[in-house]
This record gives sequence, C-alpha cells and structure tokens, in this order.
Amino acid sequence: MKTKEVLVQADIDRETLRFYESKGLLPKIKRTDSGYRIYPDETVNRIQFIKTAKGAGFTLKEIRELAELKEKGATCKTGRDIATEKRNELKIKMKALKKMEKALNNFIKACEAEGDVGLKRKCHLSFDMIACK
Amino acid sequence: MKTKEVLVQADIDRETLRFYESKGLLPKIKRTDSGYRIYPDETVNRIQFIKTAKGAGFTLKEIRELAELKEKGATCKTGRDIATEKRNELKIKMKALKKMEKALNNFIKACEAEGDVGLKRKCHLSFDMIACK
DNA sequence: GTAAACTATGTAGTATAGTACAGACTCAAG
DNA sequence: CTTGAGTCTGTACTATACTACATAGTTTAC
Repeated sequence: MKTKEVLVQADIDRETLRFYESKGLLPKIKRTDSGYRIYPDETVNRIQFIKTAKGAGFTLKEIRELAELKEKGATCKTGRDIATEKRNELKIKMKALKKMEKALNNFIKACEAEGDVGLKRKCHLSFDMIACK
Repeated sequence: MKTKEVLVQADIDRETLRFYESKGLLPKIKRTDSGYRIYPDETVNRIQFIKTAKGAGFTLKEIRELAELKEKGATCKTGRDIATEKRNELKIKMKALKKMEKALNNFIKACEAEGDVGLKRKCHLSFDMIACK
C-alpha cells in the first residue's frame, strides 16, 4: 500500500501517520528504490487499533507497549502481564466514566423534572451531589 | 481553609492547585490582608470532581464548562444541553473502553489456554482479532 | 525576636500529541 | 517532456497539562 491509500482508508493525516511511525507505533514499512513508503495491509487495522486505544485513554507510549507484544514476539507470560496491567488501568478508567455518567444523568433528570424546557430557570450544579433547584 | 489544608485533604500539588485556579476551575477564593488564599470548603469536592472527570477523559477546558454551570448560574436549558453533550462524549469513550477490554480479555484468555506460565512460548497479538499462537 | 514552615508571584522547562510549513524529489498522464 | 499530484526530509510551531525553580514576603513556635 502506498501512503495515499493508507491515508484514505484509515482516515488519517499524512503528518500524523509519519508521527506515529516515528514513535514506533506502526508495523515495518518497506521503501521503494526512490524512498517511497510501502505499507503492509495490516497498517489500516493498526491505525484503527491506535484510535480505539486512544479513545480508551491510553497514551501513545502505552499503545506502543501493546503493539510491541506483536512486533517483538514477546513471550506469552510477558504479554499476559502487560495486558493484565492495561486491563487494570482500563477498569479504573471505566469507574471514573461511570461516576461521571451517573452525575450527568442525575443533573439532566433533575433539569427535566423541573420542566426546564424553554424556561430561564436557574440551576445549580454541585459536584458531590448534582442537583437542579 | 488555607492552602496547606486543601493540599492535604485533596491530595494535590501546590503548583497544580494554582494551575487549576489560573484555568478558572476552582470556586472563588478569598484572600487575607496579606494576600494568603482562603479556600471555600467545597474546594476539596471540586478537586475530586476534576480528578474524576479527568479520569473519564475530559479536558480541563471541558471540565471548566461543567464547573461554570454552577459558577455562573446557567439556565436549566443551557445546563442540560451541555450535560447531554458531555454524556454523548462519554458514551463514545465507553464504547472504546469496552472494545479495548474485550481485546485484552481475549488476549489474556488465549495466553492462559496455552498454559503460558513459566514458558517462553512466543505469542502474537493481532489488532483486529487478538490471539496467541 | 528569630528560625522554620508556609505562602506569594513570576518565569521557565518538560512531556505528549500533534500540526504546519519549506524545499526538494518522483511518478503518471496528456 | 512537462506539469501536476504525490512523496520525501527536516524543522518549527501549537495546545494541553503540568512541574520546577527563584525570589520575596508572612506566620507560628520556641
């Protein structure tokens, strides 16, 4: 695959792609005699993975650690340990997300219960117990 | 509350606290005649809220938008709209998290099925369908 | 009444994750 | 065989979220 093809298929910016390459996040890229990059097909999936992992709050460094499990042929034990650690981080993030969701839900519900639509009623958001007066 | 009290109770760094203040994330802070900050009690809760929201992937700017719902006495309608928008962002993040969790779970399970413990077996992580050979 | 602990301001530096060129080379179509 | 689209390298700039001083003033405990 040539660069443009990756850019279109993975919906990514040329500079960002190069940036990810420089950070060691992509699988090995060949070059033509003239120096043009030839990407393996899995690159598109890899970028999708990076996007998902980023969306889940992982840093590029963390994502590279996961990518390296594949790249460097880690042993299963090492791989499992890293994956388990990442899963624990994930669980903590999930908790924060659920806490926030609950707070926002309470706030939205309280607003609706007060029949806010179209009104200019004042509301008060508190950060321990979200409510609307 | 004096600064030190907030630092200890909220488990936050002095400089970070000042940084949050400069970004408009904290409730109004009074000063003594000599210029020392006097924080309202809710400050500790606010910092906890900031931490949770950050953990859920919101930026400080986004967190300030939520904080301002309280600070500036927004109308319920405005408040609800912002909260609903944030809740939508949250749902997208939650999806990414679940996708990642599934991928990690598959990987860990596959490793265990192969009886990796103590072995130096090679494993391969693929990013569309995580597996261990 | 002085030393230690605390606080204030301002400035500068770091890490992360891009984003935006400039200047030059290559390739493909008419 | 030239022109435009595509690509290359390198450097510099941006935003976010801190982090680390330096320097100076204040409060508290002995």
